[in-house]
Amino acid sequence: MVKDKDLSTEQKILEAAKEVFFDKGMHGARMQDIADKAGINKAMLHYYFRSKDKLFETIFIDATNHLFPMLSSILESDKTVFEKIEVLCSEYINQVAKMPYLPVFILSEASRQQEPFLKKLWKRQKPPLKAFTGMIETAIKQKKIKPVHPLQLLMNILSLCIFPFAAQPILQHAAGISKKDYEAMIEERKKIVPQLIIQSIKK
Amino acid sequence: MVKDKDLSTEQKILEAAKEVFFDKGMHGARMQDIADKAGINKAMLHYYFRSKDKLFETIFIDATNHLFPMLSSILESDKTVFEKIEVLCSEYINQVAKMPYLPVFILSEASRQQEPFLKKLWKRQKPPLKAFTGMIETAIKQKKIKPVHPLQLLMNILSLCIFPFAAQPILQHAAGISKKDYEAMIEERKKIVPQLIIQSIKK
DNA sequence: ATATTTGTTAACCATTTGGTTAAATCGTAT
DNA sequence: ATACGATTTAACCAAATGGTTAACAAATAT
Repeated sequence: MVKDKDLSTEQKILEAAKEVFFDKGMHGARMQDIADKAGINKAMLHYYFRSKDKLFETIFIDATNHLFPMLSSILESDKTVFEKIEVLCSEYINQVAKMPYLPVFILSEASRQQEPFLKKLWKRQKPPLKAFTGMIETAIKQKKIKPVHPLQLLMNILSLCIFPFAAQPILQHAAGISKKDYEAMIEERKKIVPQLIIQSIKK
Repeated sequence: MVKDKDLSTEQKILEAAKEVFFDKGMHGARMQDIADKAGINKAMLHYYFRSKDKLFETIFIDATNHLFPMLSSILESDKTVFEKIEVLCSEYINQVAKMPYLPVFILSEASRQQEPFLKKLWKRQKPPLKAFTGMIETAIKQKKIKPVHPLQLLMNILSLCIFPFAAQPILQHAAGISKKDYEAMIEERKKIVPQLIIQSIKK
């Protein structure tokens, strides 16, 4: 009665599913493709995960799980606002760089499925939005930074951190540069973005 | 032999197709849905436009057509770098605001179809990228602005202008604000973004 | 009026897709 | 060996989808 099932098949499915889902999106992904990529029979997908939806949810939750807690822990740390923002930006870019397909995926699913997807997205944990706006508002009151609209600031940070990943295929193609070079540019942005943001709120 | 065909049916198809394509994406869109929304028989879609691909291309080209020429004309105008950037940002936001579904759509299709889509995308006209980087490099040589990586600067501009539209469903939901309020924020960004960008390159 | 082109429809088709099933195979405890 | 549960497979199914066809209606030309 040991539950120590051999993970290899289940694991193969999960990895194949991750690739296909993030590449083709929830709708574009084909169960057959996942099965092929995992080197197993299509029926196995339904044996281990009841349906396409369930499989998708498993994949997605796993990929997203780390992000919010990381952001929260940074916001709750005992650093200055500037230090927090610096770490926030660079670490956010860092994490997304590990799964560069996620931004486009989330943006398009959220835009397509709206409510149902967003409900899934925040089900487990909400983004530490209050923590962020709170931090900014406090810093403004303490006159440590210029008075800015916290949401606009957040929008700036997210835009500068996330968009380059979402637009990678287009920009790389338009600028005619290699994947390596593009990744180097993103690496550089771990410094550029915090500078830009901090400069915009520094008194 | 007058080519003055009654546009009503064709027009109905185009408008329905635009809605459905931009809402569901190229793959998610169903020909039947387009036909229903247009209030005509499905076969008419193939009568007027040979295939789903052709119909899609028509829609897409029409939606994109204005953008690049507008950017080019701004870049070629005889304003200062700062003025150009200011107009560039605000006008870009302005244009995208008229079709807020476009960013997610382009990002996801480019990420999904890669080559085929990008080929279609630049077929008619290439983005005035050289004009932009040229302008920046010149300004740097003339010591009018700080030395910056032109592509990084462009990435910043595009991020700040486009991302808020792509992330609207998520951010609006997360921040718990109304569509009206969100649109007001974007309106405000026509000033915020140029300020932020110009501040980052001003000596 | 009548022929001919243009526009429109319902029914149909081949293919694809997520999902099911029943039989087979494998591991293992008895 | 053999029984038994977990795992795996091939064949199958119903629904959906892009696309076609043939017949029908409306407009236009002769």
